[in-house]
Amino acid sequence: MTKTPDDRRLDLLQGTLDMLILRTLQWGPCHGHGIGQAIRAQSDDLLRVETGSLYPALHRLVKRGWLKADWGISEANQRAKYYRLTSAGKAQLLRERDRWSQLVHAMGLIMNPAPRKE
Amino acid sequence: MTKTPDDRRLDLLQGTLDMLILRTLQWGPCHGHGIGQAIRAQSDDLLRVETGSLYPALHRLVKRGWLKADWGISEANQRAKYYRLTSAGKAQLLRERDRWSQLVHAMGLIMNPAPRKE
DNA sequence: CCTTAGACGTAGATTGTCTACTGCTAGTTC
DNA sequence: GAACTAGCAGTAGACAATCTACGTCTAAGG
Repeated sequence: MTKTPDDRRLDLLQGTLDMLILRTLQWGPCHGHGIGQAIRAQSDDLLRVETGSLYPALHRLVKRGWLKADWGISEANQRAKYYRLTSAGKAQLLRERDRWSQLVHAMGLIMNPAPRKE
Repeated sequence: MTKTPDDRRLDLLQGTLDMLILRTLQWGPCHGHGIGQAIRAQSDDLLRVETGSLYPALHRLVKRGWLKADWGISEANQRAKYYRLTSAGKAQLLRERDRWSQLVHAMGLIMNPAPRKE
């Protein structure tokens, strides 16, 4: 049985999923299921995106124009909806990436303040 | 007038405020207003906590036992509720700090994947 | 007296994620 | 051919944290 240990798993912070999806699609077009797996694999199994978060997020991103979707056939010979970045999506990814690093920086200032020079 | 430019300002990610508050109180007891100012100052004005987020968060933290509050008098001679970390709060801060760095790490794996060794 | 700043607070909207389902198809195994 | 598993898409509803936009009271300074 060896039930997968959920201990290591991290919940996402609200607002980061869109960036992860956009980033994943930078590797190339992919269907929803594959995106979820890619995020999990790339993150060393730390990040798992539930389908109940993933699909609404994908629809959201399409609606905002960051992604385009087309039906196709997956490697496993199943019907699948392939998503790809639009140019607006690429721009959005840059913004989100920037915001994320700013946020990490700002957090760092508080969590690990620079030692006062004497 | 020189309206404060809000451009640089970052919205918080949901789930990080508690950590910021706990961390700020590691410097010593402080009242709500002061905590908000400290976060803003320490973060180089990047992070601003609105009072509508701050006070509910403080009450939440007290309810969960991470903080204790006592009324006192501020430096400006105003009545003020001073918060301080409980030992449970200190433990919680460690957990949140750990979770945060894990999350940053996991995000990094996706946003900046390690170059495949040849 | 009036204004500004310090201090505490609530109400309601919004947003995004989670849990927990459903449904359908292809391939494998018995 | 029946049953099962894995791949793939999706929705409904709960929930939690933040935001905007208010309101109230007090002290200090002009």
